[in-house]
Amino acid sequence: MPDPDQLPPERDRLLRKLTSIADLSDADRQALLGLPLRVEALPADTDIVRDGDRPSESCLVLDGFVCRYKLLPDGRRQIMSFHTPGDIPDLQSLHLGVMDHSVGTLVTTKVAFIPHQSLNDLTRRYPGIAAAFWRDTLIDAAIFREWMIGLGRRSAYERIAHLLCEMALRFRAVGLTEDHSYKMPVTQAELGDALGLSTVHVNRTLQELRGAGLISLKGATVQVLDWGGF
Amino acid sequence: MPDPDQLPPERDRLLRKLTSIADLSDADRQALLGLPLRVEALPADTDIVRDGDRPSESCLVLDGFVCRYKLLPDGRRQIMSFHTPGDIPDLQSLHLGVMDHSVGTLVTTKVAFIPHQSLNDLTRRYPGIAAAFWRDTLIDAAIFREWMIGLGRRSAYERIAHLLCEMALRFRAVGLTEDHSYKMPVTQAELGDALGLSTVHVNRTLQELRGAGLISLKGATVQVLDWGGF
DNA sequence: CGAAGGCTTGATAGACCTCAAACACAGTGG
DNA sequence: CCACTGTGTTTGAGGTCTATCAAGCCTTCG
Repeated sequence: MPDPDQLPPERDRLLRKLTSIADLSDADRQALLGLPLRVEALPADTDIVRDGDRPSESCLVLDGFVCRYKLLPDGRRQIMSFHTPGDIPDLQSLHLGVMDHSVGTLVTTKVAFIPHQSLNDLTRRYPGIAAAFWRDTLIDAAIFREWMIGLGRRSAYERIAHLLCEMALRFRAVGLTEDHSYKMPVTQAELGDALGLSTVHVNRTLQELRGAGLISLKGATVQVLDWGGF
Repeated sequence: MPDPDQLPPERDRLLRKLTSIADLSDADRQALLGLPLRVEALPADTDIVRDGDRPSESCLVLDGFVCRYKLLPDGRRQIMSFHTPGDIPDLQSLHLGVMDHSVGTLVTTKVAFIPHQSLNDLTRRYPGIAAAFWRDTLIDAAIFREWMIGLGRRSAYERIAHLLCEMALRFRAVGLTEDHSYKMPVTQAELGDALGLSTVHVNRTLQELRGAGLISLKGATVQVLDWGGF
């Protein structure tokens, strides 16, 4: 069994992520370690894949912060999800040829590209890995549903509170928090695009949350003060 | 190779659905036909699975119309998806033990329950079936994303127009349309719950669409008159 | 230091919601 | 056969939430 501490970090990410969501056999792990990776560093606000593309590889986030989004013809934008290191945001392109949305970086980000063919071989030979990937897309869909209820049925105030808590939890899971606070890697405009709100309204609601004592904002650093208060 | 015309209809549904989204081998098909089904007829507005349940079987829709939805503590409701015959709306419970939402009927509906154990055996033994199921959840997630952009970034007018078109296409796919019109199986209140709107506003917007000559409504029958006009 | 991007503020407008009541229609029971 | 009931649809009035437009301000960075 491979010792995580001896792995190059780009190998470690995927392994950690998948073992966190499914049981993998030793053979599964070995197979994952053999995957060919092409590592690339990307500046902020760069598209990794675009709506309509037919990629031949999928990208694993190694470091940084990435989102999936869709654009309306007139420029309106909806961000559908955020992704932290270990995620493969466009894994779906393996089975669904054409992208129905774009994937882009929000900050400087390091990604590893994995050829579809290698991934396909893997899933055919290792049912455990196929199951893990399937499970991952099921979790993905569950998060989409959670966002849907926010977009459809929650007020701006509730939506923002929710998202700030979600991000706090996710950053804690990846070890990026420091005494219950974290650096928000997205602008208020991007928050608005994720929550279906205008930038102005995001700003005002953020002030309301601060005023109510639920959060504190120092620069880009967010601290959730009251986890029950909404 | 089994001839679809000789199958009992409840067997046929699933086979048709899966072959429409993936390539299945003859062995795959045979295996699917061996699945144990427990058929049940349900009246309208009945929950099949509830948020928080840990089902031990999944349900295949044979006839009727079903939706997935989530409830907020104060009663606000968001419908996340509609499902036509051939769909397995709670397939996810196979891998994600606890339901994060409910599944309920909108009209009188016939469903078939399939034990998780049988489904698990199948996916372990037939990678083609596992792939088909995975692909199905990927399509599911893509539809969620499409709805998200509606909820987040489209006006009530656009949302309703979009949904009516989507339903027209889906009913045509299942052969339930008659000269470009179909019987809408949902109330205006349910439409509102799916689109994040109030019943009253759905009603007024529907009138607007009719006034603009885009659709016609006779009772529960909807006809899309102008496919480009929005 | 200047420029650029992000944040903040004010004023105004519009989309959408809530409440409340009337209406239409189908199914039920006397 | 006809009131009766229940569910779904329609209308009106008023209010709230959120968007838009247009500045000004603050940081960061070359």
